[in-house]
Amino acid sequence: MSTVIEEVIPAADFRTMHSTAACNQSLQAVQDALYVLNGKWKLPIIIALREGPRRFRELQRLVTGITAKVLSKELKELEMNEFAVRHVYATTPVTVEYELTEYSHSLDSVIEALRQWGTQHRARILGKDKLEI
Amino acid sequence: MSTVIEEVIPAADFRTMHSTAACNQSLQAVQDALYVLNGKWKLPIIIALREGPRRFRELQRLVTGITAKVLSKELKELEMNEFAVRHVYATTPVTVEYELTEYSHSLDSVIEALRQWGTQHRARILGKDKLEI
DNA sequence: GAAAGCGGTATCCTTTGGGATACTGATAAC
DNA sequence: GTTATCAGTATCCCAAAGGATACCGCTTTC
Repeated sequence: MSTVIEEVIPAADFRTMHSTAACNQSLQAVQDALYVLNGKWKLPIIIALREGPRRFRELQRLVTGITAKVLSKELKELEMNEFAVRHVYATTPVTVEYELTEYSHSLDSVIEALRQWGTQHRARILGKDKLEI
Repeated sequence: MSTVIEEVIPAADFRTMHSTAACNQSLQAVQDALYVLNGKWKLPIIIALREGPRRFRELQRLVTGITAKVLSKELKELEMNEFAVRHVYATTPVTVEYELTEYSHSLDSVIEALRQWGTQHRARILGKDKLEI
């Protein structure tokens, strides 16, 4: 992510871009995006948090199958990317809450595109499965 | 991917969906989509193929750094997902060409969303870097 | 006083993705 | 006759991701 961008090219439709530099730059952007959503748990956690702030153990129950260790690691990464904030309340014992940030909603269009494509792709595959029996 | 979908729910805006079943279904769709784009090489290969059909060795030269083993594996996966087709021509020695399918273009909107988000995210991070010096 | 819940951390282990290298049999180029 | 190219495959190896389990100090509930 700290790579220098040598040549800045105005935004253009992906389909029409074929210069090497433009392609590389697009590729880099797409890979940046995939990188932050990568792994088995980022999306499940983000989606669980969409309904409101959650405490650590609450999240672990909502995101079925995740271990405390992994949840902890993922939450740190979400914090680093500024998708979530961690609130500590001085109760005894302390209460810790995780909440999505405003910035996390910049992902909405990405997630929506993924959702739409994934939905039709699944339908397509299920359709083929039927024909293949 | 062969999981049965129990409850079918009409498409709805991602932000407004909060029933458990709807969320799970969305999550599944998003994960399906991420799954097919996953790994270090899927996108570089797809992007290389956008400019036209390529032979195996040609691809290996275009996608810098990929080994034959990995390229071979990735191409098989692209074929399985019907993003690419493999054409074998009976020359001596045989000529093998890989070509994107029509269906691969259904990914365009996904890739475009990822590209746009990735671009602004990178700009955001580079901006922060400056402030932090 | 024992058990369970809180928010994690530490340690060990397995699985997966991917890199490095070597090799194939046929053909074309030097 | 040697070398390079084609489209891969086979084998070995390494690092990262993630699962399993145990544990921490603290507090509430039974």
